[in-house]
Amino acid sequence: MLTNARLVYQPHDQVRILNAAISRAHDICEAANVRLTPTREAILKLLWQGHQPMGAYQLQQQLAKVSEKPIAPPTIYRAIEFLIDLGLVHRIHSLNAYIGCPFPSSEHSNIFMICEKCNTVAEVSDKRVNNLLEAITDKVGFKLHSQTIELFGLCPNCEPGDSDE
Amino acid sequence: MLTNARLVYQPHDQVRILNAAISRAHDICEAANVRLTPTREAILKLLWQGHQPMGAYQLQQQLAKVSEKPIAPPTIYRAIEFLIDLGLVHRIHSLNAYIGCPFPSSEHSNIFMICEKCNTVAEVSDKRVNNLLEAITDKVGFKLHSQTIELFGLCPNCEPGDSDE
DNA sequence: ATATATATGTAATATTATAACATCACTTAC
DNA sequence: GTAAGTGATGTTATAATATTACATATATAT
Repeated sequence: MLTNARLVYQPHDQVRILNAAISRAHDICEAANVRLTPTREAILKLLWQGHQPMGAYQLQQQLAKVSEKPIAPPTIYRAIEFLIDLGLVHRIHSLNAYIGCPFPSSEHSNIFMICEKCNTVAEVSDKRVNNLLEAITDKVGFKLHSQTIELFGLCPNCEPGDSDE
Repeated sequence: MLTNARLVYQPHDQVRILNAAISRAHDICEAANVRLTPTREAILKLLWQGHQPMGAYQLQQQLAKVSEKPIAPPTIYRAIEFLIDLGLVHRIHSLNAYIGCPFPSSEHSNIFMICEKCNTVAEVSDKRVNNLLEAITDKVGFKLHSQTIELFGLCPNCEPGDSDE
């Protein structure tokens, strides 16, 4: 089971982690022979910060604060598509929003845990889920290609009961 | 494991099934003390026919063919919301579309199998998936409330290999 | 230095969804 | 049977999300 739950739910050195992630993103792009341009990198950073999903127009607003020139929707959407194709970003369909992938380059199918209170999104990948879904779809003759699993609930920090872990 | 896969993937008496379903919908509404108005019923029928998800504006177009007066988006969306609240209809987030629920009134969390070729959507409910997701989320301290599972692939009729079952 | 491919700019518009307020239609109580 | 109250729909406008088409700019390789 692969997850970024600790990272999301516990305090950590944001800057160091982010820099490491960006550095890895550059490596991935280099390996794929594609360019991580300033706009793309800026968007990726935003989608990695705070572990909160952001919509395209929200990204646009944030970018406006940094960049001198306003960036139009097509550029945003193109950058998002680029990052998704590389596995650096995921789309959260139920929110029409996007979030940075904590473990890019690793082949995995994701389960997103979306906190209904603080909006953080943590990701977990578990082979057992895939195996089970394979078994279920096999049984009815459905050939599984890809999947979207989005879970709603309360993260440890927002769950009133106990805040252990 | 509860599924409508056979119903979706194999030929069947559309009219009879649909009438039975509508009849059950009326019962459900009566039990809940709410009204299944003509517009709501028309939309429900459309979302049960063909086992294909339809968008709100697609529904609007289809309704225009039947009804004399055109029905505006708010009415469509209100009817959809009504039907979803009753469990008669589900939203497919990844398609921004809606589909009739084959087993309303039964408490279940759904897995949707979306055919990438013919667009049919079959539904399956399996307790093992829920149990597994509960276990996984428990482990990281996430309190699971609800879920969205959307699978993409090829239905038995579109899968080139074998068309058994 | 030029040709090519890649990325972004720009304007317009498509698609999906909702807000605000008016009207209509059913239900219930008197 | 009518008025009051609730629930449903009509109407207009608009918000929010996403894409198309075409022009321009920037980087890369020859």
